[in-house]
Amino acid sequence: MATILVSALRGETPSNILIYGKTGTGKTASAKFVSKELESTSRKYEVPCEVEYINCEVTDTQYRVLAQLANTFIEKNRAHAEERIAELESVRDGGDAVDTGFDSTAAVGDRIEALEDELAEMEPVPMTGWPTDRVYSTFFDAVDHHERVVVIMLDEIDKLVEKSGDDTLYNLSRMNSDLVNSRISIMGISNDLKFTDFLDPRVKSSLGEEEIVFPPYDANQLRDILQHRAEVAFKPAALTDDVIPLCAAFAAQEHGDARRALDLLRTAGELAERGQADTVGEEHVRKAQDKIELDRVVEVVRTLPTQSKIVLFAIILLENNGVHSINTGEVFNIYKRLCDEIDADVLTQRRVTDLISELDMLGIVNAVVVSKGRYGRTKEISLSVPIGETKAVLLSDSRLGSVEDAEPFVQARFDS
DNA sequence: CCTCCACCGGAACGTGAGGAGT
DNA sequence: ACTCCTCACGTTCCGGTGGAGG
Repeated sequence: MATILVSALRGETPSNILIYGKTGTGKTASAKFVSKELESTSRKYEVPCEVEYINCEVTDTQYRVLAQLANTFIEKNRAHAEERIAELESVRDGGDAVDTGFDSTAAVGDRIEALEDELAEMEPVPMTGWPTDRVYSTFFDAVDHHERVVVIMLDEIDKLVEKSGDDTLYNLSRMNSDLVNSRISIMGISNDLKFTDFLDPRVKSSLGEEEIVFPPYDANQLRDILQHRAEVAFKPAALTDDVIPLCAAFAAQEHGDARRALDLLRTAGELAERGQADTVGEEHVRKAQDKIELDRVVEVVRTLPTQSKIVLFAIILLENNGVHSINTGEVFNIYKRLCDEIDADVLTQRRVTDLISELDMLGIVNAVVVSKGRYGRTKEISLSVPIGETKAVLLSDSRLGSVEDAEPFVQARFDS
């Protein structure tokens, strides 16, 4: 990354960079580090060079990206102009301490006035209301205000493309040909290796001038990272020897996510503390693993759409009644009953099979298509999350809460 | 070897919500 | 305020199918 970006220090335009890697592989951290270094070095050598960070998960439309960029540059230009005015004023008032390149004090006065006019014209872009092209040209003028190299860092760029297409990227990558004073370069950070498939070929080729892939960490690397952090976070000897390797191993299974590894270690620590243990041991890590997984499931289930919740509830009821092999037909029957009970729309079986597949994808249930010969072909469904907690989460939903009364009624179905 | 169950899952289409342009 | 577009969610229709049992 640094070797690509150094050209900015020579006043050249760095190639656009695309960075790929799964979550928790250090893409953002590395990119931020490098850009900080770049900015500080550029100050040292007095080469104008700036890095702008934008997280596209938050700022996910073309308008917002442009507006945010425009505003930060307007702000910078303001500061720049104010500084310059102050500098010139001191020259005007205090004699010729600094060589400004102006031959008369009148010229200095004119320059100050010009700068003040400029300052007055710098109007920030409102959050909403302007046509996109006006925001674009405002941004354009703000960037082109004076000579500099600008690196725009777009984190989670795949989210931006997914939500609002590649127009933003197209416009940004095309800007260089019209800019007079400044140069911009784009640094895209993506979780998704295949996101360029959705891009216009022109954007794709200009954006992907340089590509960097961050491979997932392996268990050894994770162990190093954890070791490092643990020295800061824990008192010496607070961790038993197998804690860190175990955390590393668990996280390595989950695609080498460092964030996950750190989460695990932290949660293990918290659990040990809560249990008033003197040291963090292997069992705390295992508990932490379970807890994190449970939290994830609870969150997923809680935010499920109502229809999916009803379907899931139907599956839980069947499971509760010890039904040998749950298949789509039965789920659908119970589901219909539940819908009647809570006065919800009844979807078709076709749709319900899709919902079941979605639950499968989320890892909440496990669905396998099996053929039972003479007795047809169906999905065999089993729950793959703790039944008690899941049920509790479902019942806490305002629409499903009332279903508790319906339960014996559904159970009666099995008796008959 | 054939049949036929009970559902799978693709395709095309309908609908309403929300965003963008005008 | 209006139109146009896209998207998520659903529906309808229907061809497809693995394998137990005849």
